[in-house]
Amino acid sequence: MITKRQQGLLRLLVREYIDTASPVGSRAIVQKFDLPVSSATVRNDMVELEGEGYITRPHTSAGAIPTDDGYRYYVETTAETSDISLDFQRMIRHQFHQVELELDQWARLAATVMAQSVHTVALVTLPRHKESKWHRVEVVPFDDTVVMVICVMHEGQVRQQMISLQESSDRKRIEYVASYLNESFQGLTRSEVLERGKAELDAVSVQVLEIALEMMRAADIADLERPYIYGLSEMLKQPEFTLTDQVREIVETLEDVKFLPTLLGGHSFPQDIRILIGTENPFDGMHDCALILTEYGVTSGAVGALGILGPRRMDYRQAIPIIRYISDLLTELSTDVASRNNH
Amino acid sequence: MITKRQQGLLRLLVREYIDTASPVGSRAIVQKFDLPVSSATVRNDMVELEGEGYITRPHTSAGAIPTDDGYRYYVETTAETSDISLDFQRMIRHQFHQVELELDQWARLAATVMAQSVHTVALVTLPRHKESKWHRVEVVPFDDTVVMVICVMHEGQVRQQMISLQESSDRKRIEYVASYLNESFQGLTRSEVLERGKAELDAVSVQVLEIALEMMRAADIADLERPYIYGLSEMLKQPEFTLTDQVREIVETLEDVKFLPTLLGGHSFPQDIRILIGTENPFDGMHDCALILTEYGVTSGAVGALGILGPRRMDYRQAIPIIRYISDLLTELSTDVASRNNH
DNA sequence: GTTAGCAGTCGAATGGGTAGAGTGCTAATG
DNA sequence: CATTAGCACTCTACCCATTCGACTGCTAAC
Repeated sequence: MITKRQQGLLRLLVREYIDTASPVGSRAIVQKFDLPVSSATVRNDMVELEGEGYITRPHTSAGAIPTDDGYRYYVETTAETSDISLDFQRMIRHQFHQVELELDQWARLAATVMAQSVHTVALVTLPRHKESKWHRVEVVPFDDTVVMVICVMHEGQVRQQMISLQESSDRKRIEYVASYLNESFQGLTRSEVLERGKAELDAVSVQVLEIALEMMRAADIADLERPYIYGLSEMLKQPEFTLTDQVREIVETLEDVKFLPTLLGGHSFPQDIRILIGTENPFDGMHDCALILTEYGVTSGAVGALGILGPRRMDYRQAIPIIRYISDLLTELSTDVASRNNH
Repeated sequence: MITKRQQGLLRLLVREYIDTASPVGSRAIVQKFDLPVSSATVRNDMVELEGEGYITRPHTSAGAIPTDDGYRYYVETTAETSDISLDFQRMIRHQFHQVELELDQWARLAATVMAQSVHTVALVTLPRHKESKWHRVEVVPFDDTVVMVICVMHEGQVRQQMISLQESSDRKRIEYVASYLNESFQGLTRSEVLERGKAELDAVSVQVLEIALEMMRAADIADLERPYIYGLSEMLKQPEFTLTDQVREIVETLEDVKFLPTLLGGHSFPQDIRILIGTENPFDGMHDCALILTEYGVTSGAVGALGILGPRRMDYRQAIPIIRYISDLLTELSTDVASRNNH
């Protein structure tokens, strides 16, 4: 157990290291913060903090740097309760009202705002629905056997795929298949369609239906594979990233299509913010990074993800309230539109 | 004018530098390639080549490295006529036949194949049509004033956007507007629709029509802003990229939404390969890079872009035939589907 | 035109020496 | 007993000089 004073010291220490990016010595911290104790006392406390695993030293006669546990303590006691200024909030909100009523643009804007204000990589995925509803399937014929199936979900997502029909059909029949499927299934979720069964359908309809169902399923996860990623150049400004190997591994992980699905899959953390510091990140290449994740748009049914990826030494006191604010803002904006449905 | 022997020497020199990434000395090159002349002769020739601007030296007593002009000479005399092995061609083709009949997947595969075989960044955009044809507009109402307009082009592109109607309309009227517009304009290009005029339309129809036309226009350029980019981590393996500033500028340029549109806009180079070496690239951050650009799918009407971005010292003899092969392959694959239209 | 030979140049690598920041310990203090 | 002053010790970062080696550039001979 560490004393109250040691806790305060730990917080100061992490903060100072975040500011300066170099190991923090006992004398330096006393001077900088006008502590009412001597550097010797601080040294003693630091021994204690090191014993408890909150800080470590790059070498015997150097200052302290926080461990993952140290950062975590800092995040939980200081950063999570911090907030950004009202002016900043207004500025962000203003930017969002400037652009068109389009999720696409909001997502891009969210990414740039986060990346630029925290100097990190920002990730934004478009909202996807847990259970999209069938709105319309369009079948565009190319010839008797090849058609493009376009599936429009009620929530506005669109998926398209080219398929070869097992059985050749003329344009008329194709049109009939599409309108028949639309009449039968409009407004239903994927599971409802499955329930309804497909006993009475002919071969072509079954094939189109299966593609459509697959697309409905895919629509609920696929966007994760291609999030808006912005700010790599911002992050490379940080002093810790001079070692190219490290950078390469980070980029490699970001390029991995399984990256976000792994982090978000299974887990659901509505309204919550998840923070992965250092080795808490399941991807090895990111053990020197911290990742802040959250979701948005929960109340409107569609869920998108936000992420901030930076050095472990990132400015949590800025990053956490910003991601929270952006998440709330995007939720609000998308709910604004969705809620008009009900009146 | 440089002699035949000097030309051969230049080619060897560039090749050796591409292999080793370090300045090439006169003795080294004689030994490595068993030249029938002495190193002194090579030295004399090198003085000549330096005078003509093909090579330069990092410092007085160092070996030679190619200038942009040197690389260009190499590219034009050696690399452009080189080819990849039949086995390699077969392997690539096999991979493309493995994945589904979907452009999306082909584009991603093309990017990974290029990035991994040349250790560079690869860029792939989906094909866009010079003049898309109207297929169908869907209007999904959210309430009396907010609707989502989904525009499906005949070529299979899909664009969507949320708009607020200036005049409130019930669901029935909206449906009528959509079906009326579809009947009037199906199959027409944007310019044909404009010709047809909109005199007889009501306010809501005009608004939807304008959005649809805007989307048709946007569909012809927008994909350029979000190409598949893959292989940054591959490129970072190259020894020249230890300087982080340089890397940062490259990443910054890649993240610029204007990057590809600037390079491709205006210019059209059907069937051709454009190579930008060093300062030939209009973006300052890429003066230490080489960029190979080409288009694909020209014969089918839709045009996509391919790019390979690597260090100036990239393996042109591999990169050029690969990008050419992939371009041909994608053209062939997309034409395969499109040509069935005609029979 | 080509070559051997050699002096001269420059960068990279090496090693010692030092300054400075910071610790860890001990003994004194309230 | 927690706190402090004092001091010896440790370790890195930095500077500087030296060396080593690769390569050029020149000259004179072939």
